[in-house]
Amino acid sequence: MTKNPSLYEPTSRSLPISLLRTRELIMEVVRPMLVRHSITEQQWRVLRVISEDVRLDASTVAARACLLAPSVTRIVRALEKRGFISSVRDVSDKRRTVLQLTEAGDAFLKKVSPESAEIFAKLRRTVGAERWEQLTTLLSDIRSDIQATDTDQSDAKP
Amino acid sequence: MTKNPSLYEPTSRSLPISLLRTRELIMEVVRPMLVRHSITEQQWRVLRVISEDVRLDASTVAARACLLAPSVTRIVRALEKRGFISSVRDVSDKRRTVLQLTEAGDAFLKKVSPESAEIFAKLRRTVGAERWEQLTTLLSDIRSDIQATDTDQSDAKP
DNA sequence: TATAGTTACTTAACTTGTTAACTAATTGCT
DNA sequence: AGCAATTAGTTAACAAGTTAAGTAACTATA
Repeated sequence: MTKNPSLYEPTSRSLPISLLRTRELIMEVVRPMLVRHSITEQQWRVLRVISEDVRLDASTVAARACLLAPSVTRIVRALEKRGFISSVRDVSDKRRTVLQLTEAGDAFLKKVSPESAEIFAKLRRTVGAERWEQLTTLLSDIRSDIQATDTDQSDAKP
Repeated sequence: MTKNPSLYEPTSRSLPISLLRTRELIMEVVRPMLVRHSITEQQWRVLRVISEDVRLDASTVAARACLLAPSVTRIVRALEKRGFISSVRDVSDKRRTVLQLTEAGDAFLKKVSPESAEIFAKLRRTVGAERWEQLTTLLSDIRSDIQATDTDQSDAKP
């Protein structure tokens, strides 16, 4: 009906919406690259996360790639079929699945790397290197703050 | 296989991943509120976007809520069924659907408003008001930069 | 003023994400 | 040691997003 501007911030200043719109704008530039290499956004995130550590269990990958466990199950199967990762049952905890990048997975990341670098270098230029860094740092700091208070609260009860 | 740290930034400094993780962390706090009021994230975004203007066509809503047209079709139907919005064919351009917030939709936003305000006030406190503002402004500025160069490129050809 | 091209939206088929229930393994408690 | 409680992961049923094709309406041009 009639708008009521005082109840909520404008959506352009709502952090959840603003984070989403900014990400979407960046992904519009990145997505064609992923399509060219026949990999989905989610699969790409999983590859990137796995490549950061020598071995990682599926739950950790899920958390870091912002995915739910059932999605990871499917994505792991797809990446395994493509030969990019290996998933092996953990010997010390047989519930866990240990995920690792294969040689082929590493080669794939290497192959895509120059394209990716170019896209992000260009984005970085248009935004300005200083602001780009500023945003990266801000986001990381803010996550730390939120996570710190989150864990405080859950421990503060008993 | 063996990790190769020089090819890509750490995922914690990759902007697409970082934006996603930060949003996810915030939504973990916000989601219970949306569940309590039986509204999905996407429906909530559409309501918020529509409430900003007196009348808006579906395409504009899709762009601003980061949704695709077919999703908007379904979401609009759901919100219409719930009585929160009205969708009417535009008289001057009969392809367009004009979306408007109804009295009930406005009342719903009013009802949820205090809860929402409290959640975000708390988040803002934990992050720090200054940094919160800084992030909001940075995101908005960066979007402007990217959009400016995007439109430049498409116009720069003929 | 026809008509080719574009735009706005919808529908349908498919692919993904989500929730809940399940199995298996491990931990904590007594 | 034994058993309830928790954790990791999978599976299955459902909901939502995605792509492509289709319809209707508008625009530009010849």
